[in-house]
Amino acid sequence: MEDINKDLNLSVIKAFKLLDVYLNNKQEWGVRELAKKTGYNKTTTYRLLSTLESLDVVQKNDNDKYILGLKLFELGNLVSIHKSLRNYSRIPLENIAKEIKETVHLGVLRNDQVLYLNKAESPLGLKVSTQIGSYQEAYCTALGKVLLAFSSANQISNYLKNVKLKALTSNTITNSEDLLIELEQVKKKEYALDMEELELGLICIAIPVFNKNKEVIASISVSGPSSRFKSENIASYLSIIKKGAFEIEGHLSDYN
Amino acid sequence: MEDINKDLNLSVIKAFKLLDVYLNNKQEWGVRELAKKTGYNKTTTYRLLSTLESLDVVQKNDNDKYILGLKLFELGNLVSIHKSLRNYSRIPLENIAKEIKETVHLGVLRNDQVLYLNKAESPLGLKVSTQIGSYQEAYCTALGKVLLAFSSANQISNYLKNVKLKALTSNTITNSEDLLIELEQVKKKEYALDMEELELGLICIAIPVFNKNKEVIASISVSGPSSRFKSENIASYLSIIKKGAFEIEGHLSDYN
DNA sequence: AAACAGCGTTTCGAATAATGAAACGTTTTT
DNA sequence: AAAAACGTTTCATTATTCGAAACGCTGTTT
Repeated sequence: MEDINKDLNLSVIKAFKLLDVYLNNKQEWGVRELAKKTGYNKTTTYRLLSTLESLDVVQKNDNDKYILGLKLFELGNLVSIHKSLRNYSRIPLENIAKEIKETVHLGVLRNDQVLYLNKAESPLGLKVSTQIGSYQEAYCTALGKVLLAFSSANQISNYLKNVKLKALTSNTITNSEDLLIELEQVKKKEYALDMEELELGLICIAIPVFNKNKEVIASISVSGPSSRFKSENIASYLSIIKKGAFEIEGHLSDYN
Repeated sequence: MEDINKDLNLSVIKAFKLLDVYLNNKQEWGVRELAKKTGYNKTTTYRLLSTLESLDVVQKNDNDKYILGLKLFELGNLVSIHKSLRNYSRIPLENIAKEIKETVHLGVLRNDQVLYLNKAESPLGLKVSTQIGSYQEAYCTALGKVLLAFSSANQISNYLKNVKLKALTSNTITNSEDLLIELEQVKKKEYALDMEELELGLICIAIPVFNKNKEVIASISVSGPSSRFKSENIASYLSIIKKGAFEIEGHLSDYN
């Protein structure tokens, strides 16, 4: 299709393209439906699904639709990259969430986007809720701005070259120069704010998590409704998050 | 190879058999190493790995060995079966762990084994630690005995027919009749004990989690070293675990 | 009641993609 | 300096994937 150099296993690629469809927030699919979505032949789709079903990668639900299966859950839990980061962050994130009463996230940069590795949700009814393993644009999130700010100058300029700074709200930074200045500020102050740049009414604060070599390996954020975020709280929020980050950093240096 | 009736995508099957190798607690593999382990040709293995790498399903680490990739993490987090069970159990499990100071697990029965869906670890240094998404034999664990006990008579007799009751310690139940009697006891008392039947020095207590139709959909256990488990604590442990189970049951009935 | 439209599934010859022995270029071990 | 082990590439042979058409079923429309 689009691969030029190597000869890869086309069926395997097709199988995973099928699974990729599930990333777009629909949980159950019929054969013909998936065939139409992927452009594959109905028979091919059926055979791929049957194969995946025999492997427990997908399974049929009560409506005879195909849903993702437990094999993926099993394998997903084995993914070792960032596994320690996820493990060691759980308790600190929850302590932060409990203290601040807002949703807390831990994320890393991946493919120029923020990948959410872990979270602890606010105990309150009105709260931010995200899907672990999902992605978000970096330029309009506090997490993303921290992770970008501490990237190499090369990576940053590449990012700025490739990214489309779409305005998601009236506050979104849509200008490369402005974003670069913002990133320099973030790096100097060691924290980032997202003042309703991703979504109206949504405010975030994020700080970096360092490894023992003083490289930024992740970022922690606190997100909540603008109605609850007062500017006089920011300093105390920051010190609480930093305490959590410090705990995580301690655990990580034990190992690596 | 071993499939008779349907014609499935052999390459896809091979790809996942490769990934299955990672379930046996080794995180990084070379091409020839994986080829030997699976019995596939070196070239085939290489091409499958290249394909999977192009899809982010595996990736090379610093030693040029192949490790599981973030695509699996991403897809694994989308698996919807038991997703709500995992979400709603997190806080209750942690409350139990905090109160009892022992590791708490939530598991379901799958392929005649216990699948660990979630956990909250003991705050103490000496503690039980398990891999989420991994499996354990049912007949010698408290979780497993609860889940078996509340299965249908048919399922139980099938289980007893197929399982090999290997003695893992001197306390392991290795006799089908004994196990059946034990399961009846468990069902009557609505809790199960594992008195060092899986591992010497390891004791567990487990209770069922019911859905609104009074079917058992999961089980919660508390596990710790025998040195800390006194018989006079069991009653209080049970009431604490039951409180947690009740919370989970409440959340589940909100949805279903 | 009969015809229709939708679904997942099966069939089978034609077309294609996966296969593996051998060779290659590096790196590591002897 | 030689040998062994690694990942990788090549290419003719072979096995497998492919898809149009047909099937059986269910639910809806005429």
